[in-house]
Amino acid sequence: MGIKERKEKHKEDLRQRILDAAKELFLKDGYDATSIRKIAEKIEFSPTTIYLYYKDKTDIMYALHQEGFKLLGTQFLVLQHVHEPFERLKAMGRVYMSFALSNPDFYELMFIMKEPIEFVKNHCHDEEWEEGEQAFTALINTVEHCKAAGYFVQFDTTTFALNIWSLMHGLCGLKLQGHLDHMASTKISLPDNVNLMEQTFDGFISMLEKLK
Amino acid sequence: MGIKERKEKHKEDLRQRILDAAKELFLKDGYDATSIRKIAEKIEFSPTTIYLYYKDKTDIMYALHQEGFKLLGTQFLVLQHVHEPFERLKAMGRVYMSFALSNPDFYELMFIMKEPIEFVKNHCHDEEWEEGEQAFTALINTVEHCKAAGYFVQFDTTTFALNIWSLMHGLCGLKLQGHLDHMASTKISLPDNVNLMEQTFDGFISMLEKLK
DNA sequence: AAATATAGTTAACAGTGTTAATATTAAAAA
DNA sequence: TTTTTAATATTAACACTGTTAACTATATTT
Repeated sequence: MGIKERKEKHKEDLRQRILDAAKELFLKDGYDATSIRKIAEKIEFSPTTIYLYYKDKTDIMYALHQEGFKLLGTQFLVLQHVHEPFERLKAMGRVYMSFALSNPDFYELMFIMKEPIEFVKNHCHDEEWEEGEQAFTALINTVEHCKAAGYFVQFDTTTFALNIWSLMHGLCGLKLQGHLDHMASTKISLPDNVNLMEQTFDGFISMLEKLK
Repeated sequence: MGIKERKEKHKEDLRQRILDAAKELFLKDGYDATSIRKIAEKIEFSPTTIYLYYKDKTDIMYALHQEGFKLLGTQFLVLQHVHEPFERLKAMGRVYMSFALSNPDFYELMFIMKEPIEFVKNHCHDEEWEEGEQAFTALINTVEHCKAAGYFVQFDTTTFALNIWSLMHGLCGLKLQGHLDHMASTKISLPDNVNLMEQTFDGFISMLEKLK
């Protein structure tokens, strides 16, 4: 059935074109400004056609959310070349921070907004979360390796990993939301032109070093 | 001019009634579902009347955001009675967590959403942020007292405080967004019925204890 | 060639924030 | 007291939003 296959391919193509248009709009104007009608206009189809390929807007956003995790995954690949576990942990933090700063909209969609994860809960009953879990598993493994190298030996691995993730996530969240810059501008005790995010991260690293 | 005063009072009254109605809707249905028209219906005025008392929707939400900080401030009051600095720091963390869990919508408005802080940037040029800064100052002071008691002596106070805030904020964010519960349900290595948030926080405390 | 399934469309519903023009009301001036 | 003026509130409208039902055109199968 060659014809059927070609049709399937065409259908999958259009599904991808919708996603690409959505991505472009999303990265340019953010979540709210990415309307179904604008996506439709970009791919030169009727707005309702999109509903033949995606259940609703959160479905599209969940697909983008997955793309975001794939992107983060590729950024994490360089970490494979950092063999010393604690060095790898530090590098992981920097990659995470850099990802959040370079892709703020993706970061929001992946870790801050409630819509995509609610879509998972409502429609993806067969639990195929993968991408996100992989990143956390990578963290768990690195913490485990750190423990083998004498770091954090007295702490539970999962708990410690969650602490690290919480701190990194909180730091990125405060930065993206503007709270960090606000503090930098109001707290006169701070020297000017200081990168509060870097400074906080460096402080965190020195805390971790003391926990060897 | 008794009449003028009465009019001013009436005007201030209506402004408050708008805010109360907005608050009720906001706490019941969240940000998006709190529409100008619904607020208007609740106070039995025309939707456009609201624009005579508030610039726009973000103005109303900023007012609620301030109320949230006042509420957090009152929750922090109990901390005055905890004299031992490290105990006070721990209690502060618990109060912060409890506030986030008990008032998730307020927490989102205060620390996660971008709208209110952008309203500050755009319209409140005279920097009257107060409520939020007070809470952070309280944290700074407690960290300073901890240092005087022999804790964290080798760390910069502001950097350390930002680390603590980042971790607490990240933990609350991951919890409210659903990521923490998701991890608890997928990571089978974890025992069932475990409170990941409490466990992570306890782990953090034991980390801090090691930094004495 | 007729019946059927697929793909895409138009029109509409029920909302949203927001603004301009208008009406109503109350205070101030004549 | 009547007229003018200022403040307050309203109606109507604009330009959007996500989403669905009903309809049409196309292509495949019987």
